[in-house]
Amino acid sequence: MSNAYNRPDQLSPELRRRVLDTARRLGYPGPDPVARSLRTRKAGAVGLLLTENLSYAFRDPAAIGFLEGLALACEDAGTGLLLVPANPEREDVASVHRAGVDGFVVYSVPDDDPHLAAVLERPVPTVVCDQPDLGTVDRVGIDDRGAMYELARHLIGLGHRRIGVVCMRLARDRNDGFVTPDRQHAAHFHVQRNRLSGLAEAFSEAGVDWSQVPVVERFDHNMASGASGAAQVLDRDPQVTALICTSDVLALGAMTEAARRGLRVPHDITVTGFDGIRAGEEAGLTTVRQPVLEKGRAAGKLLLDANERSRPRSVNLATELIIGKTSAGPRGGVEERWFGP
Amino acid sequence: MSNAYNRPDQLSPELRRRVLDTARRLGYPGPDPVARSLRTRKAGAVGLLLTENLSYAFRDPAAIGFLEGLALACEDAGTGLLLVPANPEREDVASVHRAGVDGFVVYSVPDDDPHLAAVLERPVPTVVCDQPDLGTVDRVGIDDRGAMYELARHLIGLGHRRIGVVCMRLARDRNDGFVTPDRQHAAHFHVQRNRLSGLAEAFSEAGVDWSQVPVVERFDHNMASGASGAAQVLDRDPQVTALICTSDVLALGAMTEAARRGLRVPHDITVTGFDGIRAGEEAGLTTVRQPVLEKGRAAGKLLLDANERSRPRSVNLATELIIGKTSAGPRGGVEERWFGP
DNA sequence: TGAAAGGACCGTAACGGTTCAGAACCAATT
DNA sequence: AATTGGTTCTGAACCGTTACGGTCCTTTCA
Repeated sequence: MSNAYNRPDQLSPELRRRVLDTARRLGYPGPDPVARSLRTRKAGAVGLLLTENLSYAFRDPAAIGFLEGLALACEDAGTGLLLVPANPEREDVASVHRAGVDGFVVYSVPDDDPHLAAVLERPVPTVVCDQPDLGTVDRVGIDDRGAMYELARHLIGLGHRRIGVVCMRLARDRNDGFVTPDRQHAAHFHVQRNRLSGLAEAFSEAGVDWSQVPVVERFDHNMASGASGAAQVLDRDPQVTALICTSDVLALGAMTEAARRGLRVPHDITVTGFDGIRAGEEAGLTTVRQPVLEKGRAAGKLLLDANERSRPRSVNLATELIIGKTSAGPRGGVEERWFGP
Repeated sequence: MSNAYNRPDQLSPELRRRVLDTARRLGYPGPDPVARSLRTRKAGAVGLLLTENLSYAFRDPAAIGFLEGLALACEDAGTGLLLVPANPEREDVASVHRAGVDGFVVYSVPDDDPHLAAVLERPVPTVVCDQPDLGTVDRVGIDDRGAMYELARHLIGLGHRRIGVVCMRLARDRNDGFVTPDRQHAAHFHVQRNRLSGLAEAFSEAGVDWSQVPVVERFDHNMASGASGAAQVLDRDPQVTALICTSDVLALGAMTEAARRGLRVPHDITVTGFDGIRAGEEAGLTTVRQPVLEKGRAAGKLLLDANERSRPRSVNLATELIIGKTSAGPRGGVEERWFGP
C-alpha cells in the first residue's frame, strides 16, 4: 500500500493501478503525514521560536529579513518552516512541546526564557541566533559589542561627549524608563547587553562617566517607542548632542521626535541606529549594517546539515559601520576645535 | 505515564513524582509531539500554501501584511503556522502531502496549480484567498473586478482614453511581454483576470477599443518588473497618458521608469497601482486600498472555527479607492475640455 | 528435470503516545 | 460478612504508516 504511493518500482504497474483504484473507491485520502512522521522520525519542518508574538515576525523589518533568509535555506532543503507561537506574557511552554519539527531556530529571546529552556530539553538539533554561546548548540550572530564600540568611536571622534541612549527591552519585565547600571549589566537580552557594553567601554575610555549617561529603555519595538524614548532623554538632559539608539526603528522614531522639537539632524543633534534596514538607509541614517538575511540563511544551513554530533559551531557574521548624514560634530563646533591649531 | 504529564489529577501526587523522577533518570525527553498528534488527530498547526517560493512571503509587502493578519489569528488560537514550500517551477506536490497540519490556507495561487489540487484532496478544512469561489471550501477575498472598474472610472473621468497596463503573471508559464486578449481571458490567476476585466469593461463602455490597449505581463513581482513593463508599454506607444498597474509594487517601478525618461508624474503621465501598501502611500500613489491584514486574519478565523460541515462560506472585504497625487488629467488638457464650454 | 536465483507480493511488528475498560484496593454502609 | 461506592492504578487496544523478512512464483542455467 505504502509502496503503491511512494515506491512505484517495487511493484507491477498493474497491481499499483488496482491498489490506487480501490483506494480511491474507498475514499482513502492518501498516506497520513503525521503517521508517516512518527514512523520515519522526520517531520519535514523546522521550528522557529522568537521572543515576540507570532505576528511580530511580520512587523519588524529586521525580523522579516532574518525570516526571508531562513525561508531561503528551508526551501533549498525542501523543508517547511513552522512558526511556533510563544506568547511572552504567558509561560505557555506547551506550544514548544507540541511542535512536530526536526529542529529549532531560536531568534533573539532572553537568556532566561522558559520557551528556550523547553527547546533545549527537546532531543532535536537547535541553532540559537543573537544569543550567548551556550556551548551545547550551534550559534549564529554578530559581534554586537565590537560593532557598537566602533560606532561609539566614530561619535567620539566627532567630538560627542554628552550623549543619551535609547535601547530595546533588556529583560522580560516591562520597564519603560531609565535604566540603572545594575539593570544594564544584568540584561537578559544578549544583544542589548553587548551593545550597551560596547558603548560604555568606548565612552568610558574617552573620559565620560557612563553612570551619568541617560539610558532609556522601551519594551515595545516600534517608531513610537523611539520617539517617546528620545523625548524622555531630551527632557532629562536637553544638552545632549547625540542620541544613540540600539536599533534603526528606534532611531527613526527618535528623528521624528527631534523634528517635532524643531531640532535639525545632524546640525542640532546627531542620531544613530543599528541594523541597516531599508527605511534607515533611505533616511541616510548613520548605523551599523548587519546582514540579517545572511544570518537567517546561515542559521537554516547550520540546522539543516547538523552532521551528527559534530561539536557545536559558532558563526559570527561581519558588520559594517555606515556613516550617513544623521551624524556630525556637536553644535557649537567641537569639530572646529578638532581641526584647529 | 501520559497521565503523569497531562492529567495530574488522575493520580496521586506521590506516584506522579515517582514516575517523573524515573522518567528523568532514564533520560526521557517528554512526550513525543508527533505520536501525540497521530493519536489525538490534532497537529496544532495550520499550513500556508502560496504560489511562490517560501521566501517570497517575506519579500512582498502585500504578502507580509496578509501573513501578519494570519499570524494574528493563529496566535489567538495558540496554533502554529507552517509555511509549506511549494516551488512553482517543479511540480513537487510531496511537500503538501508531508505537511502535518489541521487545515490549509491557500493564498493566491493559479486555478490550475497542482499544489492546490493536492490540498483539496486532503481531508482537512481549507480556506482559499484571492481565488474563485470553489463552492466546496471557504473563501475570502475582495471584489477585484469592481474595485478596478471604479479606479478606471476615475481615470476616464479625468479624460484618459489612451492607456497602457502592466500586470502580474497571468499563468504558470513565464510570458514577459504583451498579452493577447485570449491570454487575458484565460488567465489562471483569479485576481489578475478580474482586475483586467474590470478595466476592460470600464474602458470599453467609454468607447475605447480594448483589444488595442497595450497590456504587458511580468512574471516576477518587484519594482524592476514594473519599470521594465512600463518601458515596454512606452516603447510601443509613447502617447499613452496613463499607466495602470495591477499592483503598487509594479506602479512604484513604473514611476522610476517614468522619472528615468524625464516624464513628470502626474503632469506628463498618470500612474496607478493596487493594494495600498505603505511605500505607495508615502509616494502619494493613486490606488485601491485593500485590507490585507484583515484578509489574513479573516482567513485564519474562518479556518480555525471550521464548524463541522457548515456550508462553505465566502467573505468579501471592502476596498477603498485612494486618489493620490499620481493621477491627473492627461497632458495637453482634456481636463480643460472637460470643464470647458 | 532440478536447483538456484531473482522478482513480486504480503503479513507483521514497531514507532510513541492517548484512552478507556476494568482490576485492585480501601472505606463505609447494610 | 457481604455489598456498595469510590479512587487509584494497570494493561491493552488503537491511531496509520513504513521497514523488514518471508512466501510464492517465475525464470535461468547446469
